[in-house]
Amino acid sequence: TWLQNNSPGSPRTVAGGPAGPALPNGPLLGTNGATDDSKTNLIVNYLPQNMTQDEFKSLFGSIGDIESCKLVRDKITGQSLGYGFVNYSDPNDADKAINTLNGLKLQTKTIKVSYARPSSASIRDANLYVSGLPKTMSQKEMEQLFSQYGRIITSRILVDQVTGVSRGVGFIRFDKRIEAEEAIKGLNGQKPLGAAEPITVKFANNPSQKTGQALLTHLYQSSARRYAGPLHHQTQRFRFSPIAIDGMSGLAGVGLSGGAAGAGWCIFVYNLSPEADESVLWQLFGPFGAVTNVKVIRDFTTNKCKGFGFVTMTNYDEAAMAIASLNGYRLGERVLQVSFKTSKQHKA
DNA sequence: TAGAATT
Repeated sequence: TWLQNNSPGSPRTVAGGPAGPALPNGPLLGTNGATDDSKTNLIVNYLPQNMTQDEFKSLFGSIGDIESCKLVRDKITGQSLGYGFVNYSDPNDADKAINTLNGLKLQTKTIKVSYARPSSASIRDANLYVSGLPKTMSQKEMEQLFSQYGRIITSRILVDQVTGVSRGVGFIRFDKRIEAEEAIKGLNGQKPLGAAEPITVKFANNPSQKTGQALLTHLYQSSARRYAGPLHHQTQRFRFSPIAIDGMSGLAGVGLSGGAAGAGWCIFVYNLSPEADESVLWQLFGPFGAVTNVKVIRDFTTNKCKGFGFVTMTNYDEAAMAIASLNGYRLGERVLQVSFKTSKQHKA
């Protein structure tokens, strides 16, 4: 069921045609004799949102032996970011993958398979958002306007879904961030030849940077399916401080802590990935209220997360809301178990 | 005035 029609407004490949060859901008061999992966490592763009790592691997593994592959996902929500990397053992298989899979239509997407550029800071944050374009300007014309500032990796003009007419906004991704910076300096506020209005050129927002509000909305929707009533009814019911409840036997041995992290409710978070770090916990729990401390438990030798961590929150109701919302939450391919910390821990 | 392009 992957095969379907292309959608209008799909990005057109530039800079050397579809999946153009990588520029020889890296050494062929490292000083230690390590193999050059510029001819085996591919980047795959415009993957369907619901494609999994396994499906991704299966698709590209059908070409040849894969050294490694990775579907890139949002660190917090685990959602696919729509692109991934495949490193083949044999450069010939990488070439074959480009020739046979680039342009493949999967659901509403047309995937792009091309050589990955060597990863470096200089190629990050090189995407520009352009608005105020003349409706008559084509993608090619937009590229011509911007190409004087550097090598364009991809470009796109957004069009009305119904009429197909340009909406006057688009994106330009340069090879290098400095090229994008120069393009802003040279073109922001300028009128293209013959245009009536000046265009606006600025760095594009990063679509993967979800706000706490967006995360909350996402969590509310997922937890609302698992709980009978609206969550805010619970929220208003309890509002007592940890100090006031201290000593109450009803909740003895549960959650409440008063250590170096300060008084608060200690929450146990289980089934984190080995790559999890403190920022993940901050971003997961921060939207629910006052968080005073987070800790990822790591293996002493590997420094990888051992699969669990702790979060301390100041207010009971906010902690309870976080637990109700995040327990059972799917983070990537894992389902979190979240509860107040108890004296006898993680037996399940 | 908004796309999932660097692990």
